[in-house]
Amino acid sequence: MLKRPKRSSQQPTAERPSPGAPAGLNQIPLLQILSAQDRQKVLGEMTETRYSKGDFIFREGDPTEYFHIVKEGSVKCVKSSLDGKECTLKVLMPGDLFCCDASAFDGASHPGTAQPMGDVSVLRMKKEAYFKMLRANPDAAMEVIRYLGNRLNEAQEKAKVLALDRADQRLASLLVHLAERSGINDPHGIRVTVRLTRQDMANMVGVTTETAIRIMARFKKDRLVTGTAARLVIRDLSKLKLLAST
Amino acid sequence: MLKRPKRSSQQPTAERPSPGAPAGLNQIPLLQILSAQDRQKVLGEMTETRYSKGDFIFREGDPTEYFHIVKEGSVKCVKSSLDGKECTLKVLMPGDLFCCDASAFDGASHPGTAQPMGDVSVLRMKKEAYFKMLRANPDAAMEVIRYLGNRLNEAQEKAKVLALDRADQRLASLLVHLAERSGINDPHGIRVTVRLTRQDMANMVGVTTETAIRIMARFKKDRLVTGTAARLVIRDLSKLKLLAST
DNA sequence: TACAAAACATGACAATAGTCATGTTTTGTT
DNA sequence: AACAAAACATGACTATTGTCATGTTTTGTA
Repeated sequence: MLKRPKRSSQQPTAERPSPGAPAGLNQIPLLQILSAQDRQKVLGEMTETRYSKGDFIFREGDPTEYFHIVKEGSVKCVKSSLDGKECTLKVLMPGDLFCCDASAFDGASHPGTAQPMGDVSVLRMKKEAYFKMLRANPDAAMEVIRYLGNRLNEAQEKAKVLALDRADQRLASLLVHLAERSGINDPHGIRVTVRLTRQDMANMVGVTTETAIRIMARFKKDRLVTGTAARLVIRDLSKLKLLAST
Repeated sequence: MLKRPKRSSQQPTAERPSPGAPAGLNQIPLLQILSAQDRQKVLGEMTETRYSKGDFIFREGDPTEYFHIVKEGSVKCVKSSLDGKECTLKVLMPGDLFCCDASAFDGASHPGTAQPMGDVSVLRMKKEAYFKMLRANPDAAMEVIRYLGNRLNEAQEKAKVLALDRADQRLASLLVHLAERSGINDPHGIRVTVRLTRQDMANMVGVTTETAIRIMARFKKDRLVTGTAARLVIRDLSKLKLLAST
């Protein structure tokens, strides 16, 4: 599932290297699609910014000026209600686009907040330049359409789970997704590389932290998972899948 | 909010008229964007099909061969769980696109079912022709990107409501949306033109039919709404908005 | 108009998940 | 290593929603 591009052993420390073809950029499908010279041009219009835990990339309500791509690390998209409850809509990984969406078209503002989960690096581009690039590159536009379509399907699948499933089923769904999207092999099963506390998980599936803790404890007792945020391992993916789709 | 195009009093009975510029098509932004001759060409590649209640436009799991546009009537997008529970993800109205999404790209199948709510008319186009059209028309591609972005925002907002709100708040949200998207003025408030039973509403907000009935009864007692499916009228939109965003 | 089917309604009870309170363990600093 | 902060854990109780059962009203159609 995970393709890992071969890479020389040099470290990806480049802060913003001479805008050539630095490491890490080949994880971004949208850029791969462009011709070498268009890619060069686009990279010239993009700025790389680093964030760490506690920062905000943007907040709900901020004006939408930029188009973004995750280069390194994970970013969470969050919405909050007036009484302080939060829900995490999506965890973006390297290569994910954000604000490619329509809120960026008219003068609208961001419908949610984007927060780094740990150290991240994000590429940004003025939305005017982004639109211009899309108009000039039908392949890039098609890629964005494909990407947005996938995101839409994903969001609708998530809505279905929230609408129909019990808390334990939702958590099982989440774990299955995590295993597929950010899992690596581990002697005891599949290790989830994104670091998520029980509270994070709770916010992702629309339950309280206590409920997430209780259910995860049950999963642990039933040998479906082990460990917590720092080292979460899925031990029985098929049973989780079964529970998720019951 | 609703623009109603002037139209001569002739009835829109045309089954598939000589592919000129028949009535109704000017409600479809995507087609309006094309040049007259491109539009002509696209219309030549599209087929109009009529469906009525009980039909399926396509079912979850069917292969994705076509791109669709709603021309007349309302279409609901539904997903079901294995144990027969259903959830309605979205009600499509004239001008709405569907299957413009990525499931149509690779060989994937439809992630949900599309069912007419009453008599509808749908335009269809082979997806190859659709992709070709998008490649040739940057404006059309941008419109699809804008449209998909809006759909994504909408789906995420829906997920948030499902994750954080109580049943009465979800129903209030639904009623507010209905008033905005399909409401017309009425002596007693805003009449919702889409015909929705309590069961339909329940499926749209992820609660049981009984819960929807009880809450709607409470709303009626509190003079927030009157009537049922055939003639649902929102009497106090601001109170509903307040409840939805509490 | 008559009649069946669908929609609406309501009560009693059960299951699920939330709330609040308190305590332990883990983690990440100085 | 020491410490504070965060994360994890668990019990007792409550609120919300689901389930099942039964009955009435509305709607569509022969």
